Amino acid sequence: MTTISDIARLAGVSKTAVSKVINGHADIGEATRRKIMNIMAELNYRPSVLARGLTLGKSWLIAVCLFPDQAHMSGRAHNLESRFYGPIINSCNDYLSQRDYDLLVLSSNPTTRENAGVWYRDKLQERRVDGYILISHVSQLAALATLNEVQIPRMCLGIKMPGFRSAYIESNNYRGAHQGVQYLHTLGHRRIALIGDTNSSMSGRHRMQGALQAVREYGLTIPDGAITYGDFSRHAGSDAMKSMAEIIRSERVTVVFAFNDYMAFGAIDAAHELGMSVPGDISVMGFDDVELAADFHPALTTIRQNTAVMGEIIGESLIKLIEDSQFEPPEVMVDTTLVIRSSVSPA
Amino acid sequence: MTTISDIARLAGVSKTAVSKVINGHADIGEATRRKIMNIMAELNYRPSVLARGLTLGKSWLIAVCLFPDQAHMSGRAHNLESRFYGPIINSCNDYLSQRDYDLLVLSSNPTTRENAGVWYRDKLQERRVDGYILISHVSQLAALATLNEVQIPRMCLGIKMPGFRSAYIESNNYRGAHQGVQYLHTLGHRRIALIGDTNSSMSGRHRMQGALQAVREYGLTIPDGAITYGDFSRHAGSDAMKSMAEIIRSERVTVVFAFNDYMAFGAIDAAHELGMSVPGDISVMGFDDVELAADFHPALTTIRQNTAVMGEIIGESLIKLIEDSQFEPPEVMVDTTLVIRSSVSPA
DNA sequence: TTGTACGCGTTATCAT
DNA sequence: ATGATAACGCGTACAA
Repeated sequence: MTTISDIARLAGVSKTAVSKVINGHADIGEATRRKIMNIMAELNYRPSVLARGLTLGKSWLIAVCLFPDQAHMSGRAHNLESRFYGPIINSCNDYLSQRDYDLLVLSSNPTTRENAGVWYRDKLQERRVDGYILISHVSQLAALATLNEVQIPRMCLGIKMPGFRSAYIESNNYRGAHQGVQYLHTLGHRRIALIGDTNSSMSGRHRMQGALQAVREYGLTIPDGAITYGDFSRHAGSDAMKSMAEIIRSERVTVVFAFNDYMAFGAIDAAHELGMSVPGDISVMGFDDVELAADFHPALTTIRQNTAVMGEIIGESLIKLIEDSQFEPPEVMVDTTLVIRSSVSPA
Repeated sequence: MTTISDIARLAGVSKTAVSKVINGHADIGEATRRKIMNIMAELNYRPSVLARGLTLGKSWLIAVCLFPDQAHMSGRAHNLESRFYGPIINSCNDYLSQRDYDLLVLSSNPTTRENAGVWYRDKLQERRVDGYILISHVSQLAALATLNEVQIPRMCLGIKMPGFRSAYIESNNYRGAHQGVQYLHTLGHRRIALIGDTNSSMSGRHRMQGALQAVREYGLTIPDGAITYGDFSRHAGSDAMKSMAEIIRSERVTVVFAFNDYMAFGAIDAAHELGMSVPGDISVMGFDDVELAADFHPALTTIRQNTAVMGEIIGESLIKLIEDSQFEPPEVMVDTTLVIRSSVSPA
């Protein structure tokens, strides 16, 4: 593998001269500059990130730390396959690669899973990672404490964890749910049912608060028993729907608002099984806008989390945190978007 | 950040002694060994991978190079979100992390997309990546040629590209499709329809060959016009089904075998739209076993690609290629599994 | 422009 | 048998 010394020797100059050309310093003659450039191009020379990182104390590495909550794996696996985190990480990577940072995927393996916190901490340290994305859940706060021992900027997703240069980003779940209910009201729905989050996740709570607030504002009615809870999985949505079927009929509920798409899918499954058509007999609204939502039958009306925007903001914020010590770790709220499709019809 | 010199100083020994302890060399006294160990533990010391990589000429980095074929993005996006590659990469990462390798996600950004080959080559070189997974498509062979300029072991997925220590892995698509038709025959189906791949991907062709071979072996009939092609997207499956609807009815076809799950979903959509029940009026079989297959209504009978196994084999092979120069780059065929659910019933 | 020291480990080589 | 000294890997930065 070609090194900077090779280039220097072939060009008949010092390593310093080559280094200056590489880094675009001005104090180098045009003639030597061109000569060096040519030789580098000819040999396809690429400076070693390891070596330059060693002196500069940087790795140009951003890690993704996926820290699953075993109990809640069902609806949203915390790995690259996740329908929610996958798109975010992707768009973040697109941004980062434009800024010459690369993405390292840290996913604690089965054997290290017990003390994954330690494993992640060590990895971050060993690799001199410049910043990381922490994807986890409130229930993991204790297990993650060790991460605070290493002082690296981070963006938290799904868990707001205080610490060194620790930023946080989430969708405006409150507003999103509020917006959803408002839309239902606009369509003339007056009696609604909700499917919330069994596990008291931050996002689940905010969606509930936003929805309930809108229900009050617009004077809607939620009959007794028309709020059920699920674990964000499709089955849970189906179960929830079945358990509310009787109330929906007797109380003339016209729409079910599930707090994520998968539970909405499940609710629709159940409706069909129960001989109800969607949205003919009952409308169903989701939350997230996962890929499948558009392809579902009926296509799901839902509240979109803008994953592309989130990914970009994450990348941008991380780089600012890394490169500008004055930059304060932000707490970002990303607006959601109402996506009107066909699972909700006028009341 | 603590360095090896810090440890050495605090322990009152030389860097060499510390290094020997880190690497478990035998020529070190038990007393000093323990002393050094204690200090390292106390300070939470982790040797820099950059520094050790610099001397050892290793990075313990495996890259994933996602090289999309613009034309075929529809059914199978070549990124982490892919329903097919995502699980493979995940399981591979699980294996690699046990062997102390980490996964670097290289996804050429929009601006570098034109000459992505060069971008990837440079990244691999700069980071001194130890090995990589190349995910692409035959149509990209020319664009990827530059990758061969860098001599790093690789595993190819979706594209068989000769080169330095270049291995290849795929599902046994031929056998899988054969197996599928055999199963249909077992259930008494005699007149069948196929939905193949418009783009002549390797896997698509093998599936077609395997299916046709089995059709001959078991003496089944494919009526004229009962083979259509799609681009592996759901819509294509739907279109294919609609275009064959007439023939299916008139020729008493009892089952449609789509060469991927998404087209199977689309075919089922169309069947429903056309007032046919699945599997009552027509059976539908898929290929891949993506996550959704189990949750679909009706749950999809399909041929599973064993992504978990593939990921592990990829990791294992890469490490062997890296660490043992005698190891010959293998061409692996991974067997598929027939997954019987409810979209196919006896004829 | 160049020489030189430095960043952080590893590995001969050598001394006890 | 143990452990120290010194050179090295590949770039960058500072003084000259």
